[in-house]
Amino acid sequence: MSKIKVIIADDHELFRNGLTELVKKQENIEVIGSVADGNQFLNIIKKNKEVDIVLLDITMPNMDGFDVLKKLKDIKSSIKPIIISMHNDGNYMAKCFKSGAYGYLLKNTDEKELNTAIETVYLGKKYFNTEVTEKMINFMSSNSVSEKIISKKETEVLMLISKGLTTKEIANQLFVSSRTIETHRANILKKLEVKNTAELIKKAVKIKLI
Amino acid sequence: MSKIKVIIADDHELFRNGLTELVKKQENIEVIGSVADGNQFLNIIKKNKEVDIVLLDITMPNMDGFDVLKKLKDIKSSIKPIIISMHNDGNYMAKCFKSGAYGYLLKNTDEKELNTAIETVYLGKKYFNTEVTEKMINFMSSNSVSEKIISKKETEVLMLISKGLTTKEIANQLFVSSRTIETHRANILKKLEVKNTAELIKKAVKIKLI
DNA sequence: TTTTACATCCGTATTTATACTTAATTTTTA
DNA sequence: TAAAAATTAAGTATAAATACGGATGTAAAA
Repeated sequence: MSKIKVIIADDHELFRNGLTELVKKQENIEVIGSVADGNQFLNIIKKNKEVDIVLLDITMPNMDGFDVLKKLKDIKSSIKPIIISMHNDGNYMAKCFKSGAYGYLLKNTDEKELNTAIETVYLGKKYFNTEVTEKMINFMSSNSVSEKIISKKETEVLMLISKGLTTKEIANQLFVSSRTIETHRANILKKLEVKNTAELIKKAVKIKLI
Repeated sequence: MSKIKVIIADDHELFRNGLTELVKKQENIEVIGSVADGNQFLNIIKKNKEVDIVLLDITMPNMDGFDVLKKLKDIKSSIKPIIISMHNDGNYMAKCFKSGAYGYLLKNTDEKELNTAIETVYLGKKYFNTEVTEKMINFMSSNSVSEKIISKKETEVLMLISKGLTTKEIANQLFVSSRTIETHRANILKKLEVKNTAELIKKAVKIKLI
């Protein structure tokens, strides 16, 4: 019987190597690669076509987990991604599954669940535990998943807001009326479904608008 | 020759177990315990007095790394703490060393450095690499250490701000006056040297305060 | 033990952001 | 080409944040 071939992608070397050691203990699983970001991962799978599963961290430099998911979808890869994240957050989970993830594990999971997840996903089934399922459902019901599209000007304004400029300062810099910027701000808040600037900036960072 | 006795404290089980496996590979080091928060750690060292080093994560539930450092100092423990953190930020580093840490490693360090750090600290010397030293110096020279450390309450307020709550809402939730929250906000802005909430949230995300 | 930071609160004033509305012009896209 | 979205702008009003100033008790650190 051939082993399940796994690649680990995480920017924290210590975590990556530790995880490798843990997975090594499983007889039916084999770690064939270990990378620190999405670019390195793509390079590996270009050369090595026989990869079953990638254990994927979300927050990585250069090319993060979301980008990798998107890429895998684009090239119609058969590699099944399992997200290993520290974000216990419905938003993240929904975005991952939407982007083609087969599983979502939290970093405080245990070896047993990790192995179950790998085996489940290897068979082509999705894996998510009760906790993740709950978070997802809560998120779905409360929030519309579809992210509204922020226009070019709005993005520009958003950048300046995040730099700490006021409406007036932004207006001066962009040579338009303050009222225009006010309108932009109101539209951005509406599109991202947030109450105020504080929440806006957090969300914008989260969905990589900034 | 007796082995160096190490305890690992981190709330992410996967990381903790992985780290244990990595350290196990060293012949002169022995992992005698593995805990998920500061309380568990204190319970262990009450029973077992022969501990040399604790590999300590900062962000943990119930009792975090800072609390543990403080406690170790209080009881005049001989256990030497090495921080293993994902916060690549002078603020954190300074606070840790001030609280009695013997070393500060980033989670993207490698096995080799980890072992070097453990061995160095075991001999009673402090360990910090070039990167950490640089960050520390930059931080120190930019401003006085204490001024930039965000207190626990301030962090709590910051979290609620980032969730989109207003001053009044935060005050209600924390059962204090709005004026108190206003003061906290003003102090946070000052400490992080930002002009307004928008810039604040961006910076807070950047240095992983939220 | 003296100082320093923390957490708590208030007065007063100004600036900034948000809410709700409407609407003209331009650009993009179906 | 017609419809949709983006960009521009405004009236009116309220809510929220920020800027100064000050204060007190407590806990921790030097």
